[in-house]
Amino acid sequence: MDALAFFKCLADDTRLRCLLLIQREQELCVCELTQALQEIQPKISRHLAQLRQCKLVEDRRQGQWVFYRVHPALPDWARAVLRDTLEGNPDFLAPNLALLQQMGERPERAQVCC
Amino acid sequence: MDALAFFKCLADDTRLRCLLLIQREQELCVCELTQALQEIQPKISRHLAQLRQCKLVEDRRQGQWVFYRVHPALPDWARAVLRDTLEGNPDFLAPNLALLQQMGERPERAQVCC
DNA sequence: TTCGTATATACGGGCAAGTATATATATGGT
DNA sequence: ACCATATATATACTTGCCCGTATATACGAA
Repeated sequence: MDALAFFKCLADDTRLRCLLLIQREQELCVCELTQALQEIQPKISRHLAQLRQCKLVEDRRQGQWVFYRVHPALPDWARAVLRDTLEGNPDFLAPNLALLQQMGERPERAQVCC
Repeated sequence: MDALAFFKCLADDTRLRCLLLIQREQELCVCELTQALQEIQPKISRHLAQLRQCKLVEDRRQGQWVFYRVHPALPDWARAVLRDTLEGNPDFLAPNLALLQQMGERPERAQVCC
């Protein structure tokens, strides 16, 4: 995980919002992100694929849904950057969180840990 | 200073190195950065102009040189990001710092504060 | 004022990266 | 087996960004 690749991933509005939302909510599926960002599904999927390839997030399939979470092997400094950004920009995700709350019938999560 | 614009500035190798070098060394002029990165001067100037327009750095002319430093109004969260990145990637600037040390006759700095 | 050094910007080309549309794959329900 | 939903990928287009070259500006010294 080199610094440059990391920041390139953060340098796009869609990816930055997805990643910060995922960090804040622990785990989100594609349809939730699609709703929260009001973007078409292929666009969200494509950006998530990039975050996955760069090892910023990992995915887990559960039934018909694929849930994304921050990659467990993400280095501490990168986690710190995400935390700093989230805390320093409290309004950034506000519209997306509002849309997420409005969303009816969000997919049930199975317990991740045993 | 919004988060997206900030990360776009960090998403280029030249800009990332310049900014982190400036933060580490307090203040650097264009010719020092040109040497440290082994890049042509217009390239360095162009990227510094972008960092300046985004208020990530400020410049100060002293004689024939222009010194750049981290912008005093840079928000705390952004400073924290730079610090995290620098501390979490101790080898990233190594080649550039070595080239900077090799550089003979670096410009004299006047005392900044009174 | 003329020259040399340091820095900034303008211009045009090339490539990387983002977008929407269409389609493929996977899963669950009937 | 068939259909609906969720997600991923392929394709073609466009745009934004980075680059090198050339040129302009600023300052100091002679």
